[in-house]
Amino acid sequence: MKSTLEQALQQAVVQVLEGVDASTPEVQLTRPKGDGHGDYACNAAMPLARVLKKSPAVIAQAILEVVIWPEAVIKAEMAGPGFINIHLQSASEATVLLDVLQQAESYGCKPEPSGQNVCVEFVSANPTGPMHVGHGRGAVLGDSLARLLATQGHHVQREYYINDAGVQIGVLGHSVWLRMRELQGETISLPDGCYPGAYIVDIAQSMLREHAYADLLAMADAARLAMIGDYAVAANMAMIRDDLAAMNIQFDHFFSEKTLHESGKVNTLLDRLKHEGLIYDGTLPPPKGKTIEHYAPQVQPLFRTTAFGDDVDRPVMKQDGTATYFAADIAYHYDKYERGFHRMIDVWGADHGGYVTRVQAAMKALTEREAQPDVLLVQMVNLTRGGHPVRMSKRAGTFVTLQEVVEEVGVDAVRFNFMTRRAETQFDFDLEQAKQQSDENPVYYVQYAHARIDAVLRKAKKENIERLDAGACDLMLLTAKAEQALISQLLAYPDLLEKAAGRLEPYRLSNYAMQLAAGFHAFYHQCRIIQDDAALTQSRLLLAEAVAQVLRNTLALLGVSAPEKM
RNA sequence: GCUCUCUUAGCUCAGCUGGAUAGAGCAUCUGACUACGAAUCAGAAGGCCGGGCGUUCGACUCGCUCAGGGAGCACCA
Repeated sequence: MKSTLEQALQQAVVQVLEGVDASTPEVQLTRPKGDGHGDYACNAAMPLARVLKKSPAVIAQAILEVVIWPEAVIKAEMAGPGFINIHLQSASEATVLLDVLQQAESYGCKPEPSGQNVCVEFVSANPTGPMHVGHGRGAVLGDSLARLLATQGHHVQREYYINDAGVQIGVLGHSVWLRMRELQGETISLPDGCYPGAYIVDIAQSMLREHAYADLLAMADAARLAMIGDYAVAANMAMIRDDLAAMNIQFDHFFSEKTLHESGKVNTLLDRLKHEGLIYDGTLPPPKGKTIEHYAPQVQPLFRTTAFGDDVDRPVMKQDGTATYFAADIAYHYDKYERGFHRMIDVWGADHGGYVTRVQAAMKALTEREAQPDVLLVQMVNLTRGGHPVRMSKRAGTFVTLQEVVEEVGVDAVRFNFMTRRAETQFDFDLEQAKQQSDENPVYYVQYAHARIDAVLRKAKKENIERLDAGACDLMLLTAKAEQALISQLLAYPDLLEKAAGRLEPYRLSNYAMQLAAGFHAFYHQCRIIQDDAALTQSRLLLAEAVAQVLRNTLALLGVSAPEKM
């Protein structure tokens, strides 16, 4: 219906523009928000005002005079500064109910594959300890985004980049080794920079169970450190995977940074870049405005990222000749590209904000500007309890892990709440509020709507109301304002998915879910579903079923359950 | 000091990539369960969209600028 209307208007616009030397803008219809503005609104006259040098109102009238409407249009009028409002026969839109019920969980999804391979990288928390709430927010965002992109027919791969190389892994191994010695009766003091958490002791204990202490003592320091480091990484990753699984999050691929170094991919890439003149030996200027102790100018291999939009060139090798994290990250992104993912999305914490331009610049350089990652920066989560900030100190051990939060407030509440806000806004997450099953918690509002529908359907069954086939229901009966509003919301769902996916904004789903739930609650109070008029009962049951289906679809994308009872 | 990001009702946030009278929830007041689940609904009140300038038919939305909150800023990740 929407596209037929657009075609009709498009033709009219072409006629109005006849003889004028201007490109015809594409007509787009929107759903007006206010009541009384009809089912669709068109603002085509507005942008034409400039080219035609006439007021939008005059142009809108001109369009209305020549347009040939399809039959379903009962009224079309100019309104406001130059909108064209289109009113449709009420039943013509209600056929969406049949679509919803027929397509069920795939309603709103693109049936055809897009041919696009998208790699969504998210979480990627360092394997040096448990995840915190900030990681959780990125995890939820990345997961819902991946689900959302899949609805658009894209082939989506979820990846977790494991930073299992570099100094922090050495520190991790060292921390575990110190705890092992402590467990063997030595008195140790944990140096600054070592990981103090209790989980390190757990890893040390489990390592001691599996390996003879004397054997470890006999090993060369470097070999022992590497071995313990590997063990600790594996242990932490197992813990992280469990936490993610508890939040209904699965990955297709865990990509190890270490393998990039070992396979020589990093060095190969650096050689190539040297050949292409993108890497040169240079000296970085001291950072402005920030005083650094022991600053000494160093000659290092630098990537010419300034040629691709960065502020300064970036080092790819350290003084000791080993690759920087940046070098590995370029190699990782290029590896994605070579694996066929020409579209990449990275979900990062806000503390990596300064890193975005250089990775994008590097990828532009490597792919002749074809591919560069879209980076979503997730802002911090401020954890509070009853309005008071929860002190987060790794050193004091008052660190709150993601697992603790999930256990306390539940997966559904955590996931839904995290998705109610845009990624780039800071998030105050209150544990008490999230836990409360109250008005303040939107997740229950939505779930309640679903459970309520189910209760009505159960009652219909219990009263032995024989259901007609969907096609046999008289959709013309759904004329109440609340019914029309619901139909309109269901109709908007496919557009919502497309827009949310296109803009990488899965939080829109939670917004939609709340609105749809509100629409249903209003309908429920305004219109009695099971009642004397048998035909009306049939139609309303159909409507309720369709709403429940779309609520389920939306919640599924959010990774939240849709309970039948609460 | 520089870069990025945010600022909308008392509080927490939406505002559909420039459109009609800026919307929800909470909190505050009024009402609605002897028929489907009151974890709900209906209504009232609440606003210089941080300030200023600009772009144009039209700005919460785009640009510049100032203020305030946050994150980051060599050889770590």
